[in-house]
Formats: sequence, structure tokens, C-alpha cells
Amino acid sequence: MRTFVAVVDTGRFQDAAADLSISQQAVSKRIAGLEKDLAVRLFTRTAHGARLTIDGQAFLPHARELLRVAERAVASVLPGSRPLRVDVIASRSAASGLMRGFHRAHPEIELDVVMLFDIEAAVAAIRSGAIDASFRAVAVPGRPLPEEIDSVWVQDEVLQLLTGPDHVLAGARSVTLAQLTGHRIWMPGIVPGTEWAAYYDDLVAEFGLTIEATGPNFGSDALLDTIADTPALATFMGKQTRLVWPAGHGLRRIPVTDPTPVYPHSLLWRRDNPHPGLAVLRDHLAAASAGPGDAGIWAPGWATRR
Amino acid sequence: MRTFVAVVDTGRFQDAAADLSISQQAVSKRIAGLEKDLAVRLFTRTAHGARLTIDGQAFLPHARELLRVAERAVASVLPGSRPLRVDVIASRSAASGLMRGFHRAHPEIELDVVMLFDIEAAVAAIRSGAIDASFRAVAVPGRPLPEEIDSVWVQDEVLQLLTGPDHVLAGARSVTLAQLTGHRIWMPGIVPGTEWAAYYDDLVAEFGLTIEATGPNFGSDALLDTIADTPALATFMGKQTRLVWPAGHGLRRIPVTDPTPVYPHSLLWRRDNPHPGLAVLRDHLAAASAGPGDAGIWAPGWATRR
DNA sequence: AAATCGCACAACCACGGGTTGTGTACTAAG
DNA sequence: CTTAGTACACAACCCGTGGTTGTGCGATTT
Repeated sequence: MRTFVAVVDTGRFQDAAADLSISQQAVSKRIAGLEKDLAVRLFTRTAHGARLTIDGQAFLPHARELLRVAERAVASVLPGSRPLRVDVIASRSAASGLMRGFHRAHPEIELDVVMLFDIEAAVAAIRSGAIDASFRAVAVPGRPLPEEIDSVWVQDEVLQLLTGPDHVLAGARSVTLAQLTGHRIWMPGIVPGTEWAAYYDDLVAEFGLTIEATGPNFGSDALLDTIADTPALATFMGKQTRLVWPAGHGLRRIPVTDPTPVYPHSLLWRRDNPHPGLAVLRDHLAAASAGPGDAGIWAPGWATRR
Repeated sequence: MRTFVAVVDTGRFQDAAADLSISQQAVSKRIAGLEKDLAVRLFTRTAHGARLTIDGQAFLPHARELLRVAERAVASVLPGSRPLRVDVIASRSAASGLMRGFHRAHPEIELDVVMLFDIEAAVAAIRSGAIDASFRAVAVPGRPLPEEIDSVWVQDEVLQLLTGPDHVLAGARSVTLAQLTGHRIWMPGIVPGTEWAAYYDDLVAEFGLTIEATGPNFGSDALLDTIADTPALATFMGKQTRLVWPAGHGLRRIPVTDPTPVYPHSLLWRRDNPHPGLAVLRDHLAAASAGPGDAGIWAPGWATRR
């Protein structure tokens, strides 16, 4: 690809060869090999050099794009000035949505999103510099963060009930947590030991819900399919989570009240992290911070808010 | 990259090896080589298989993207169901804008844009099936199109004068073509023998303008820089052409009247071309067709409109 | 007609990247 | 604790990809 683009840019095989510090014959072989693999002619050879064929013209932007992507791929693991690397607690969480919003607002800031196991791993990664920031629920002062790590509350993610059209509660305008007692709540993909597990453990203990965290996570599609088809099953989902599901599933979002369960997201970062994107992210989040207010909400006792 | 993604998807070196029909040792070597090139560890090796490191997680989406791009690159020259391939007359022409609009309206339709030398080349490429459609100015019945090629008028591109802030006409609300007599109009990159050359030849012959088509085309940036800094120089530019230029250049767009020069764009395609995207493109353009109306406009005598 | 330019082909060679065979670390079972 | 099994790494080997130099051919220029 690099050779192909070099020939396009220089217009001559031998100039491209000089650019690449190889022989003209090597360029000829590379192009011939590429043309053989693709089974099309990319250049018309003239006495003045090489001109793109129509196929070559169509191929060129894809070749350039490939080189760009390859460069970004290398940059993503390059120590030094690599992209801002942020850990989110789950791909469907509000943290993911916030990062998408940040990317829309600052597309010039290269971004990589990763998912670590729990806050222990996140704190270790932040300390080592392997990641630049992390969205997590911060524990109460009982287990304080290391001194060099700062954190700031960002958003309370309001949880809603998601049911299929045939669920008993499908028609309800809202439900209370107490009303959910006895109903089966299904949360596949909750890994024991993570904050989500701790969160729902607390929720179960306090309100006597029946939450089934069993079963592997086959992805959003499988979850939504099952919820839509099973009248006895419901699940929790963030209010802002935007899902695409096939039309006609008839899924219902039902607000939960008295109290409304929320998941408090904070941003964690190392105070002396010099990454320029980090300050921009903090500023962006400060402006985007929002929550339902303190009235009538519930969060686990171990989690700090604000 | 393929091996890296295969290991991620299967979770085990040997399963990836089976998928790729190579030995487990080959996978081990490939991953080791990739890790050596990138100078980072991508996997933590456990007794159960391989798990991604943080660097690996950051790298993964780029790797997947690279494979996607590579696939599209191959598809762009694959005979059979390749992307819709459309020839435009120039990258700054209204045709390019129309194709961008089409892509926004139908992002699901894969698209490749090429630029052929002139309408002869375009007609030949359409007949051979090398391209699916072409934006061109269609000549009068004197030189009719081949029988198997259809064409339909799409849009009249209105030309405006573009000047720097210190140009004599910079303050004018509009100018007539007659007023431009004696002024230097600079159109770099106009290649002799193309329709653009014929167009401006006619314009010069009819209104006695001074158009300098000399000099190589160093791109929009160089053109705009020169226009902005040279009081005696102006150029023509499509009314809808959206350019990004550095702030403070103070470039002025000035409508031209009595008459308004327009470039008539038609779409050409082979009647029996079965590409599904072609019908969508024609429908889209039929809805998007627009022009200034017939009153007070000028187009070369050889060009048909409607 | 001769010189020049630009790419392709031929012959050759080195090394990258595959193979098989074996070793080591960790896990699970008895 | 031993033993068997699993999973990846290392070693030795070898073929073929992909580089080199040398040369040929067609087109353009003088």
C-alpha cells in the first residue's frame, strides 16, 4: 500500500523507489504483486511514468485510508503522546455516552476507550500511566483513593426498568422499587467482584428484589430479544442508554421511583498526568455534568456522590 | 492484524491457529512479532488462554478498523458487486457537492469517486462498465451520445467571481461579464482539451475576457492564498462550492450578472447498467435538481441544458 | 539513427515466516 | 503430592517471498 501510494504521489516507479529506499525493480515487483492479488491493473505504464487507471483511482482513497488507520493503530500504543485513554465501567453505561459526546465536541482529540475489571485495576492503571482517566463509582472515605489520584463526581445514571410488551408492568407509567419485589430481574454479564455486582447486591439486600445475574453476556441484541419475548422477565437499563433494536419489539422503558436507583459516575485521574486531552475532558465533563437531584434517589451506601 | 483479532475473538492462540489454518506456533510467532514491532505487550498469557492487556484493548478497535478498511479497499476493485463508481468533472465542482449530499442521504451505498480526463474517456468508461455514471456537460445533438447511454440534466452550476480584499471589484455587490473585460482572471489547473478548457475558451471568445489558465494546480490552498494576496487577480468559483480557508483572508464572492455564467451538469449512465445504487442515485438527483432558471444565464453554445 | 528514459524480466540470494518437535508453567483431578 | 492435561514459547529446519543486480524492450527526444 505504501508503495502504491508512493508511486501515485511521485508519478514514477523509480522516484517512488528512491522515496522508499529500495530499487526500482522492487517497486515494479510490489505493484505487479498487488495488481495480481487484486486481479486488476492499477497503473498504465507510459514513457513518462505511471498513471492511475480508473480502478487505481477508485482504489487510491482506500489505500490512503488504510495507511492513516495503520498509523493511528501504532499511535494508540505508542508511549509518549498517545491518544487519551479512558476506562469506562461498561459499554452501555452513561460513561460511554459521555465519551461519545466528548468525541463529538472534540473530534480532534484522539481517544481510546478500554474496560478494566474493577476500580482496583483502574486505580493501578491510572497510577502506572497505562490509562489517563477512569469512570467509576468512588467508594466512601473508608477506602480512600491514593493521594496522587484526584476524582470528581460527574453524573448520576438513572436506572429504568426495561420490559417486553407482554410483561405485567408493561403498561405502568412508573413503578416503585417495592413493587418490583417478586419480579424476576435479569442482568446477564454482571461479573462477580465488579462494582456492578456490588451495586446490585446492595439493591437486592435493601429492597428484596430478585436479580438473576447468571448466564453469560451474549450482547445487547440477545438481551433485548429475550426481554421482548419473555413476559416474566425485565432488566435495568440506564435512562440515557440509546439502543438500536429491531422495530416491532415493543420494548417499554418504565421509570422507577420511591426511590429512583442511580449509579454515580466519577472521573478519576492522576493529578500529575500531563496529557493535554485530559484537561479538555475534565472541562467538558464539568459543563456536561447532570443528575436527577438528590430528592428520592438511591445509591449504594459505599458510594460517594459529589 | 488478522491473527491478533482472531486471538482476541477466540481467546486462545490455538483456536485462532485453527481458524487461520496455521499452527499454534505460527500464531505465537506472529503475535510475538507484532508485540516486538509495537514494543508493547498485547496479551497476558494465562493457563486458560490469552487475555488482552490495556494496550491490547486500546489497539483492538484500530486493528478491526484496519481489517474493515482493507476489505473495502479490495471491494473497491472487485468486479461484480463493487461500490458505485461515479466520475466527476472536478473536485471543486457542484458534482462533487452533489455526490457528498448523496452520500449523506444514503450512507449505506458504497461509493467511489474518480475523475476522468474528458467526456470521451467518460463515455468509453461507461460503455465498458469501468464506471457506473459520470457528471459531464453534454454536447449538442451535433455530437450525439452513443445509443446505449442515457443522460439527464441535473444542475446548472452558477459561477461567481472570487477576489481578495484589495481587488478593485472587492466592494461590488455584483458585476456584469462585460465589466470583467481587461481584468485578469486566473484559473490554474485547467487542462487543455477538457470541457473546462472549452468552456472558458467560449467565455473568452464571447465576452473578451482575459483568462489565464497557465500554471500547474497547487491545490485550493495555494489558489486562495494567491487570490487573497494579489489585488489584480480574481478567479471563478461555483456558487455552492464550500471551501475552508484560513480566517482573515477576506476573500469576497461576487455574483456575476448579465448574463450569469453557469456550467450545466448532466448525469450519464449506461441504460442497461444493473448496479442497484445507480437507480438510487438517479432518484436522489431528480429530487435535488435545481438551477437558477433560464433568465439571464449563459452557457456555451455546444452544451445542452435540460 | 542514436541517446535517453522508464518499466519489466531473469537470475540470484538472504531472510522472514512457516513447519515439526520439544520444553515449561500453570491448573485440575485423584 | 503426584499426575495428567492444557496452553504458550523456544529450537531447529526449510521453503518461498521479496529483496538485489544485470539486462532487455518500447517509447520519446535530439
